[in-house]
This record gives sequence, C-alpha cells and structure tokens, in this order.
Amino acid sequence: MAAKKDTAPKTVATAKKPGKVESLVFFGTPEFAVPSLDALVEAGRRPALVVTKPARPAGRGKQLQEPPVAERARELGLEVAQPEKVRDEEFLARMEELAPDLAAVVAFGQIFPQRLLDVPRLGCINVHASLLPKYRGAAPIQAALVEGERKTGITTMQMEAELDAGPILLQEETAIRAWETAGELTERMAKMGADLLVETIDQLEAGKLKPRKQREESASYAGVIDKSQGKLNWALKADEIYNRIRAYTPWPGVITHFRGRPIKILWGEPITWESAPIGETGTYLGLRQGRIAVLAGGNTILGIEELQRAGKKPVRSSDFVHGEHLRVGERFA
RNA sequence: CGCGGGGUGGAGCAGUCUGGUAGCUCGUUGGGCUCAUAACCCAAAGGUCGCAGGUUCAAAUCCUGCCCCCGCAA
Repeated sequence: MAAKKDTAPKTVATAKKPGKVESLVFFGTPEFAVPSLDALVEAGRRPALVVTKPARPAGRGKQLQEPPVAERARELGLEVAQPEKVRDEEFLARMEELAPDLAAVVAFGQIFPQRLLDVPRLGCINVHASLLPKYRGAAPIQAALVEGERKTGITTMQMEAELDAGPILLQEETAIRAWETAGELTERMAKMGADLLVETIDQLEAGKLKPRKQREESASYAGVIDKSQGKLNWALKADEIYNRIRAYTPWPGVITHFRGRPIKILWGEPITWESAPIGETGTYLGLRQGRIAVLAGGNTILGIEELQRAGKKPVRSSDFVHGEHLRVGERFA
C-alpha cells in the first residue's frame, strides 16, 4: 500500500481536551506485558489496536506459538496486528492512519523508528523493569539479580529514539527478596508495571507528570540473555553463583558438567564449612545437610540442593549423590 | 507432522530384540560388629513395570492408541 505520505495533521477531533487520551495502541509481546494489557482494559482504556510480534516456531514439539499478548488480546476481543517489523511501510502507514493519542509499550521487543514515535499525539510511553537509567535494555530483571541488587523497580518513560533513554515519568521501587528468582520477580514486576502504566496515563491526562531527563553518566545496559550465559564458571564466588542461579531461573538455567555430561543446577546456596577447604574450584567436598558442597572461587562453597540431568527429571542432591555414587574429590566443570 | 532421549520400589539402572516367579548398586529402617566411622556383617520394609485397550495358557517384554518428562532448537 504505497500510501501517500501526507504529513499534514489528520482530521483531529475538534473539541478534544489536549491531554485527553481517547485512543491508544498497545505494544507488547511476552508474559510480562499481559498484566499491563489487562490493566488498561480494566481501567476503561481499551486499546484500539494491540501490536505484538508474529507467531514463531517454538516449544519442544514444533509449532508456531503465539506471543502471550496476542492470545490475551484475542480473548479480550481486541484487534491484533503482528507486523514482521514495525518499520515496514505498510504498518507505519496503518499507524499514521489510525493516529492514536498515545502508545503504551511494554516489553515489545523491537526498536521504534522516529517516524513511529512521532505518530501518537501524546507520544509513546514505555514500561521498563528497572530503575532507569540503570539496566537499560532487554534483560533488566536478570541483570539486577546478577549484580546482587537489593532493590529494583519499574520506570515509565517517554520514549525517544535511543533505547530506554527517554525522560522518566514515574518510578516505583521494590525490594528484591533474598531468594527471589527472575521468574518470580518478573511476575511480581509485571503487576507493578501494569499499575504504574495506568497511573502514568492518568497523571498524563491530569497534566501532573513532570518528566525528568535521565542522568546519562549513571546509565548501564543489560543485554539480551542467551543460553551460553547459563554455563557456570566455578571461579566465581558462591554468592555470585547464587545470584546467577536466581537470575537464570527459569531460563536459561545454570549448567555445569559432571563426568562429561551437562547438569542443570536448579537450586543452590552459599554454605559454610568448618575447616576452610583448599583445592581446585568445582571439587565435590561432600554432602552437607542434603546439599552437595562444591568448592567455588575465593574458597567459598556452594551447596547444591536440586539438580537435573539432560533428559531426566529434577532430583534432590542427596538422591543424586546416592544414585550416582559421588566420591569426594570428583570435580564439576 | 523440526530432530532426539526417556517413564521399572526413595535415587541410579538392568531386564524389552528372543513373552515364562521383578533383579542389581546405592539409600532407608531394625539388628550385629567396632575405640570409632560415610567401613563391614545380618535382616526387613518398599514396585498398579506411565495410562488404556488388544494378542496370548502367560505381557515390563509383542500390537494399537493416549498421557507425561527431558535434551537440541527458540
């Protein structure tokens, strides 16, 4: 559809309050974005269109799998668009024609070109799962856990061309619980994000928002997680390994090798040992209160509680030791 | 129909091809031995062999259908 680009303003509704959000488009893809979509609908702000990524082959069996947001949107009876790329002319033209007042973007997964950012009269609001400017990027929750942060939070911001760099609108902190995993934290923060999104739009309409520029010097990035990062490095200290177990649960998991075969560490914590053991990292020291004690970096000890071998069910550490006849001195690698 | 592995006492496995009393190592429980022990000795408990149907005198095993789990890949 080679639409002629008429940059002239569309037929703008006449007697409309300048800040009023009468139409909005929702962009989101994974589970994290679903509560936000629900919250908008519950708040009486049904999106005119829900944009999400196309179905992709996924899952063990095979098939095309719809993004969670696509499924939820259809359940809610909302119109769904799944462009391959948001920068495609066809999609951009459609958006320009729709000309929503606002776009709400929650974990969508694609960078917006300036032309798209310019479409909504009131701009694009993004919900990000970190206390910006820390941990911009794709995996802020995992990054906060890996770094051993005690707190994190949700930020809503006005989107700009640079990734996650726009002015901050609202921010809400939350304490990270000592045992919390990425999966649990994500679920919790998805709800927080949903509430803060609605609050942000409400305040936007009320003209109460005071956008604050991000302090660039404090910015950091949290890149996409890939499977290779789950490979465990025993030179890390036990508490650093613990942080990674939490960050990479449920995905991609923390993998080590034993007797040449990969093993996923499902849960483990730093533990203490009376006499400081010396040896190579990865050495099995013995069973300690049902935990497999393994020497980590800096003479710290990780107590593995539950693990899983490829193709097998999860097993408790004591069962693994008995079933595999582990001997003290053997090494994980 | 993307590829592959698997489901047998609490754990790890064998047995399945070639149908014939459910077996091994470890753990658990009780007892014994020992200065002592994760060692050793004796004994015991614990299993609808993933589910359903079929074939058969007889099915963990052969046939059909289904369920579930995991690895690769995302």
